[in-house]
Amino acid sequence: MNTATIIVPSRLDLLAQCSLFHNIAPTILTAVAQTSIQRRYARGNYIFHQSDRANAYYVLLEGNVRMTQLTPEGDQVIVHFFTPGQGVGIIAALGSFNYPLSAEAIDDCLVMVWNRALMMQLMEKYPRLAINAATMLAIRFKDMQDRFRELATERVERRIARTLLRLAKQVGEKNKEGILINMPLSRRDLAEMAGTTLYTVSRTLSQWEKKGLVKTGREQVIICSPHDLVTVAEDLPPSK
Amino acid sequence: MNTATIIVPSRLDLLAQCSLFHNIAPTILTAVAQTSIQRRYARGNYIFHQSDRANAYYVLLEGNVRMTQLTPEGDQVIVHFFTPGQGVGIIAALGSFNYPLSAEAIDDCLVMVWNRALMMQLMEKYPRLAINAATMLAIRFKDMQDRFRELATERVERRIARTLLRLAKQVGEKNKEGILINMPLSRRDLAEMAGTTLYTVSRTLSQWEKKGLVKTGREQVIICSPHDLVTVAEDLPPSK
DNA sequence: AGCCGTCTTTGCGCTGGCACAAAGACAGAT
DNA sequence: ATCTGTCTTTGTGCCAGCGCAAAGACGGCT
Repeated sequence: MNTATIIVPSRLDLLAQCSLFHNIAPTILTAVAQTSIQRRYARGNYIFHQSDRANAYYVLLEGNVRMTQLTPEGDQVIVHFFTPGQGVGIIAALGSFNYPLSAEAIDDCLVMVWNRALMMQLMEKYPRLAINAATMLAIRFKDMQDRFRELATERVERRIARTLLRLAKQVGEKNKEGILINMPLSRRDLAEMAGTTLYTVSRTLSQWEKKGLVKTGREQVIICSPHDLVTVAEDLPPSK
Repeated sequence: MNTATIIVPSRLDLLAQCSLFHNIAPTILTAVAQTSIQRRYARGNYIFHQSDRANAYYVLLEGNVRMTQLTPEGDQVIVHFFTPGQGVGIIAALGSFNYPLSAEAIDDCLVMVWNRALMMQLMEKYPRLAINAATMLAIRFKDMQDRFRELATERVERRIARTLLRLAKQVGEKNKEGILINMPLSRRDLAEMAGTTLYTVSRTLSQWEKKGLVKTGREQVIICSPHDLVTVAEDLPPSK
């Protein structure tokens, strides 16, 4: 597994698009990339597990990753999805604690890996890296804050709508029927993201399907009328 | 207001204790400090308001700051408290958006201020600054994640207990009666932090007071039996 | 002292959405 | 084809906690 990594030019381009490497000179980027290791994870495998010691820093090149957290009582909560170009495990690696959650590959994934201490050195040497990491964090933090407030003040239907819209933005794929959420997504997953139960999600989706807002299938949702869904998510629903 | 700042040695010590300035050489620290401006805010004043353009970076030297967010519907949520030594407004300043929330001085406060662009330059020059900022963010992020999960999965009583314990850790002051939450703290404040209503908070505190867990007053809470409160927050309550 | 505004408590009715149960649907394995 | 496990739907009961209302308590101000 710990094979040396050959960086082909196309891959460098890919790296340059990652938020972590914004505004990094190509020569530096090459140097940084060469200190990394590449790894593949097959669908369903874990990149790391909750409460593992956080000593690596990942950048996702291909595939999608789902972050889940298990509560002491055994409830699972889905905290985040990562799409290519994003940094995984930054938080724990920076704070140098154990991973507070697990990272699961929901597709076949390709990641670049840096040792924690090494990444620290790199950041000391190339401040831009540290600034970019902080910026990515800042954005995710704001996102989390919004979700928190949402959970505290909005009712379930609206939260589910927002969750769907957020997912659509992240992994939505337009086709003739509408926007397909392009990943296996069970009712339970949705429930855990929106902070409710799978029962309520199921009922809500059924209702929406009757109204033509969405089409649902096994582990699949297609948003047929994004506009109406936004209405549910934002405004007072237009009565009726 | 924009008067040049004289850094007296004792203040430098204070700065060195801030998370942002961990592991920064004293000479650099002095240089960095000299680029800042100091400002005072009287109790009740705002350091910045939600949706102001984020162009400054604050470090809190004295006093406490409360971060609140107003939802479109007008509900207020309290997101965070800052105590001396912490950086305020980092997130927005890094992400370069508008402040997503308001920062209110709940005591008389003394802060150091850097212009956003200036702080960026400093971070480029002294990577440790950027790393520290990222680390602080990472810690706060984790905290927020925990609160999110808590809100999604725990019942109200437990959330209130945790909120109190968190506050106790931040601004708790031991005295003969127990741990005093050393800041004006209304039922409504608590409710907004725990994600519930002031009614429920009031009832819950009354119950606890009957059991001798806490003593409450107008805008004041004293935790008499921290141990029992932890029990409420963590375990299944010991029946009865 | 008296007034006023805010904070707090408590009662009461109501409902959103949770919990459990049971049945159907679909996918993958053998 | 059949079995098995997971995913989904839907019905039903029920209660935690919200929302309103009304009254008391406290602090600050003039």
